Amino acid sequence: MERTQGSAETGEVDPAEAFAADVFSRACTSRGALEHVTGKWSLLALTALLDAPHRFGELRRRVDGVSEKMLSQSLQGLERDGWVHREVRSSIPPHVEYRLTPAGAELAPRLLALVTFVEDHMPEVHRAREDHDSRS
Amino acid sequence: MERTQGSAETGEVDPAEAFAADVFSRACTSRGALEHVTGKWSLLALTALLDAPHRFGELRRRVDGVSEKMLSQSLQGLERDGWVHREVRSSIPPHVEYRLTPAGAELAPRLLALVTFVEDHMPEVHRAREDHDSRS
DNA sequence: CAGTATCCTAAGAGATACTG
DNA sequence: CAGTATCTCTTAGGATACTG
Repeated sequence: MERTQGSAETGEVDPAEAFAADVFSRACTSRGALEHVTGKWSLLALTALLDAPHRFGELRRRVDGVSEKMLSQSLQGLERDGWVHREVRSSIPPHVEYRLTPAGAELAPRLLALVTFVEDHMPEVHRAREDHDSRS
Repeated sequence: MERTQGSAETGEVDPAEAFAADVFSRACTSRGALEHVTGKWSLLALTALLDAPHRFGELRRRVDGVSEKMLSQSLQGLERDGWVHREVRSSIPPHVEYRLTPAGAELAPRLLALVTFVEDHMPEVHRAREDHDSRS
């Protein structure tokens, strides 16, 4: 376990494995990063930040159903991976603003596109489900 | 709980809620469909099917680290939502092929683009993490 | 080969209460 | 306001064994 990738024996990277070597490899770090980004709440938080920076409470209200714990956890993960910037204004009451980093600003539109795509295809999805369930 | 969305009291859908009514709404079915698609193993299975149809065992080997149970479960979900088609050739030994449906063929490239984007940004992600962890 | 069935552990996730 | 802490419950997920 914990092998990096490719053929460790030869020290060479088989060109044919170049594709498979990344996300498809269990040890690849990009798989973890991808999961952080595509996580249930992270994905919604990122798209929610697309139009403008938002405060914690705003995000909490906007991402309907998220608990404080999960939102906090997701935002911390996104901040750690460099997709979101957290800015604290020390004041009373405290004011914390979350905004997309340049990298996050590139990522979020892709996520939104994905969201939109799935939304647009929901009629098909529902038809497929009914069709599938009726056969079972 | 289980309220549909918008303002159930008036029976009208506030235009201002039109945006929030979708994925950001807890009850929206697109949120569930989105999660199915962006799930850890589902996402990898879909992109693995992008080049050509594959058999169960091929997918299992290709998506490194997935268990039979999880792959089976993910494929069933994708089939139910109409992204993947499952074709059984009754023979001995059995031969089952998974291929993208037309809808799946539209979806998968978007997922691949997301995967590629994250892969390409891994150096930035790693730098962000080190930077973040050193401050803590 | 292509799964299902079973068992078990770890992680996800909600609710509530509390703090700087 | 913006979280953290804690507790509990559910689901995800892995391992192994078995079947059409």
